[in-house]
Amino acid sequence: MSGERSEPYLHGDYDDLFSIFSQKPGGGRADGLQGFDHQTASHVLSSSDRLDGSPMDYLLLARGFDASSSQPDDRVVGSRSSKTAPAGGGDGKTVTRNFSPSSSSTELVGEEDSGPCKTDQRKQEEEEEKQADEFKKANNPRRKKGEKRETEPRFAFMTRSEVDHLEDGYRWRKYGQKAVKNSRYPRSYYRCTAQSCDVKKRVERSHQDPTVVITTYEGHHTHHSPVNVWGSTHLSSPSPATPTNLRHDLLLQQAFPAGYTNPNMHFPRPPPPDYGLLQDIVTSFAHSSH
DNA sequence: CGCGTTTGACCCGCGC
DNA sequence: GCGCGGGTCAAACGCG
Repeated sequence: MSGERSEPYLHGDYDDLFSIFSQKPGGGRADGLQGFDHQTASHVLSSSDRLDGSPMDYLLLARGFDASSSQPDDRVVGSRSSKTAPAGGGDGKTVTRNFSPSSSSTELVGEEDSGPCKTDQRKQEEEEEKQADEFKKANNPRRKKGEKRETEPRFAFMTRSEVDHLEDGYRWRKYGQKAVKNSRYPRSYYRCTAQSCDVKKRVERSHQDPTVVITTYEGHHTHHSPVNVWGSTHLSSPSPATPTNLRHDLLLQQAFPAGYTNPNMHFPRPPPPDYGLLQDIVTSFAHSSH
């Protein structure tokens, strides 16, 4: 990456949703909520949602987070590692959006919210112009040689959990582990064990906040989850049965329109996600575990 | 025995 | 060209 900061509403070829959800460690007893950031949770959950030690299996929250630096931030920054999508990559279109963790849930995942500090619409326009320029630059067909690495959609999650590898309904096989620079926590690499399914995920702990696990999914599953999480795929009204796992991808695919996960999405902005559905998901997590 | 993890080696892109 | 860092491979190993 070039040293420069990613800007909100940037360019790019994919989009990240950063979320936090808490989990009972090892699927065990509910003491796992310790270490859970209630304050953060309260940003998205209404006061009627019980967060104080309730046996919640998962809590999905969206929150600004800069995955490229693994640092919590006020923004959600879509970022591609320079390896998977070099700045000059012909497909380079990145999307970034502002998240405001200090606002209500809807705003929290609100992309249309131009950000807490941007009262200036003009500023924003300039920003977009600049980004359009960057996009043009990025679109310069520079990559030819490698030409590899198609741009898989990726999602990154922040998870407050004591266990690194969270149950998500799919089976994964670890194929590597690497030390992360400037972090004492290693990064683990997993692949979906289903044949013909090339979904990968990376799991690492934030060196800033070791209670936070950062999970990055890459690609789409070509099969159904071997674990029936919801009993139904209708996420906005999941089965009353307590979910024991979370199917991130399905969930996000439903909440986000095609442009979000489609690497060929249109610039400068994809359609907004279904915030209502996201909110439903969040609250359903809170209630389904009662 | 099958499946998953561990771990050192290797590959590759990037910046200098 | 070289070194660095991230990502992947694959043999060895562990476990049920």
